[in-house]
Amino acid sequence: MAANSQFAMAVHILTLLAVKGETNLKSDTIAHSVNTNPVVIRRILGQLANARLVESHTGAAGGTRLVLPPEKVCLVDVYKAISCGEVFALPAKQANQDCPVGRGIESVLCNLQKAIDRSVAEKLGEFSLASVLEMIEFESTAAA
Amino acid sequence: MAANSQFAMAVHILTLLAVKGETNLKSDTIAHSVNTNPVVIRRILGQLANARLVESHTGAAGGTRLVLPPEKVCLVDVYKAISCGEVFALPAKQANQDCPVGRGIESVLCNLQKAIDRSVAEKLGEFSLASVLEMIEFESTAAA
DNA sequence: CTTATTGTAACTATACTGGTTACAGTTATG
DNA sequence: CATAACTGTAACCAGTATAGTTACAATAAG
Repeated sequence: MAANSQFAMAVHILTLLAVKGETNLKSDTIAHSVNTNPVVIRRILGQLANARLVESHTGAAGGTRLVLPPEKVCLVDVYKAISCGEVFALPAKQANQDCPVGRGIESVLCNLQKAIDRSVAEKLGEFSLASVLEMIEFESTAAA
Repeated sequence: MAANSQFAMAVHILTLLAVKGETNLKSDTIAHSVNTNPVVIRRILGQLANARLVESHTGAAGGTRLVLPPEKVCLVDVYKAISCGEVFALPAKQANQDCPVGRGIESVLCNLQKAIDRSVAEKLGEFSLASVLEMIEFESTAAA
């Protein structure tokens, strides 16, 4: 399958918005940078708008902009705004409840899943959109 | 899609092996506890065998057992043995290299991906198969 | 009124996962 | 030795998620 890359695209999108500042960006412009279809972009923007990270406006001269300054946008917020899957999934079928291990393993795995998710959230909490901008700066100057 | 639950199944399988100790377990027996098809189990066992976590033997009275005692089997090892995907995927298409953001974002996302993967590995490093067994014990007694 | 843009539905192509059948190779055991 | 019992693996199917695409209604600027 095409693995879920919405979080990565969301970060890309938000970075563009951060660079452009006050200007409204069109989904078409963003799509050009991400190298995909405008509708794909708008779908992601919809999720980001639900999370109040961006604001979109329809009509001519419409488009999307950040709600908050880049320093105040944390990558955890982005992660939570986007419907990413869990790090690992629990089996679709319930384990055999007649087996002691089958009976007990599910809650253990579920707790483990939550613990890992907290770990990921914690790590993402270390990064803001502003820090992403800095890292891109660094890459550019390092390459130059 | 059916999300990848191989890691969860692997932990379940290894827990069963840990409980049974020296005995060889048949894929059929394991499948009964996990509530799936023996071939699905054998596919996962194959990956665990590649990582030297388990040993399988063909033929009558064949089956699979743990190579190491449960205390020495860490969940990171299991995670690395199983082909799980990354926490989030990078876009399939390369970003537009004519755009400064598009040019710089990819390595930033790649590094972020690695940082998160390290976070997950670190958290999984806190658990051994023995600790999983203990947690199941706890669940059982708590429920009783 | 015309033009530009978002939001969203609908459809397609692709691809991964788990489930299943089938079968060759291997080993214990009578 | 013959048989029965397993593993390993290939092949195929069904279900489903993702991204890409087209189309169009709703909305707003000029």
